[in-house]
Amino acid sequence: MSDSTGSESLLFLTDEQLRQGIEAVFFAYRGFTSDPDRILAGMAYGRAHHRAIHFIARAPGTTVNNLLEILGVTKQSLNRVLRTLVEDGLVISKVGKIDRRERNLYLTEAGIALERRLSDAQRARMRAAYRQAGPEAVAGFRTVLEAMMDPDMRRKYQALREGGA
Amino acid sequence: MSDSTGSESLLFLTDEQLRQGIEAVFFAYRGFTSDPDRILAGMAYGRAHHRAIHFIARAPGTTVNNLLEILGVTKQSLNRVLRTLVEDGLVISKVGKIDRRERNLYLTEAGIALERRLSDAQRARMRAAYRQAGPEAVAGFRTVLEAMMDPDMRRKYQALREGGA
DNA sequence: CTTGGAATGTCAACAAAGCTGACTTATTGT
DNA sequence: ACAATAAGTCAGCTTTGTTGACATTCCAAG
Repeated sequence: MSDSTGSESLLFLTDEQLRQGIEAVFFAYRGFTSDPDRILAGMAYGRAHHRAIHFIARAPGTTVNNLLEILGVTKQSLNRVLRTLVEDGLVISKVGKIDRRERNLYLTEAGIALERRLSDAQRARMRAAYRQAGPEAVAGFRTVLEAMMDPDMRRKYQALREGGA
Repeated sequence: MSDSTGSESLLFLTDEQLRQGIEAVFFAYRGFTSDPDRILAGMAYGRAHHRAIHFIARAPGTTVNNLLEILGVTKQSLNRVLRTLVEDGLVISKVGKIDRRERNLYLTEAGIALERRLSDAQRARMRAAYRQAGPEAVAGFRTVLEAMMDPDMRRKYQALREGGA
């Protein structure tokens, strides 16, 4: 499809370029998750726990339902993760003040400590990549990533930006 | 850490900026995999099958070992996926001519057809994102992604670029 | 030409993390 | 009073990853 070296320089929309982009995402995502995965291996936790911890840290007091939407998993799946985190004293869930059906989630001191370990590792990689690539590349990076998201996800992503700024 | 609004504009290396980048990768990856996932749901296949099919299509005749390194899973895990694909007539594995211990993997007509369906869906999303973001953003996107990879992965990624160009 | 090591394949058992469906409990709002 | 919502739970299943053990095939070096 396309690719006739038209008057405008649309060479970056070539199937080959798109394939390379797809593969770049794949390989980069491997690196992206590898540091936290390494830390969590050995502890009884995995990537699912990391995600929960990350977003609770990001939006303290978030509800279970909200977390569910952000993570895009079933409540049964999230509940299993959340239960172990609460049992292990990394997360506390408080009954909502306005609506007592809701549970507001917070990290404990121990939870914050683990979050920092994981986050430090992941940010170190991102920082190195950002520094190496430079601010303009980073801006482009962010632009394309946002354009790749589903509209729903983009909304949630932007909501986090506003809340956690 | 950091973040003192130093003489150089290093604001893009702020922890907050890095966090946003991390979340952008997370949400974008969700979109990235959602289209193929939707296609494969219902067929007896999943993301693992997609990955195998993608890289066999990308480098026809690749060996099992090579695929193993690219995908970063155990041979047992890959073998299970590969076996079903061979049984279902999407992949053929030929005994190597130079080294007859090796198996060279190829897609059949049916395999190529499925690959195209999956690839079309994924590329459509990437194309839309690329077009929306523009060529300069795309260049930055690629630069940062490459910088995020582990060196080993970057080598494999670049090898694919050369081979499949 | 034998033998060690490499590449591949396979069996079994298990774990992480997702899913569906059915159901309870507590609370809220109509 | 009652329907709807938020959360939690039980049971069972699937996909995809993991170890460990072992067989087969084959290349290459002694």
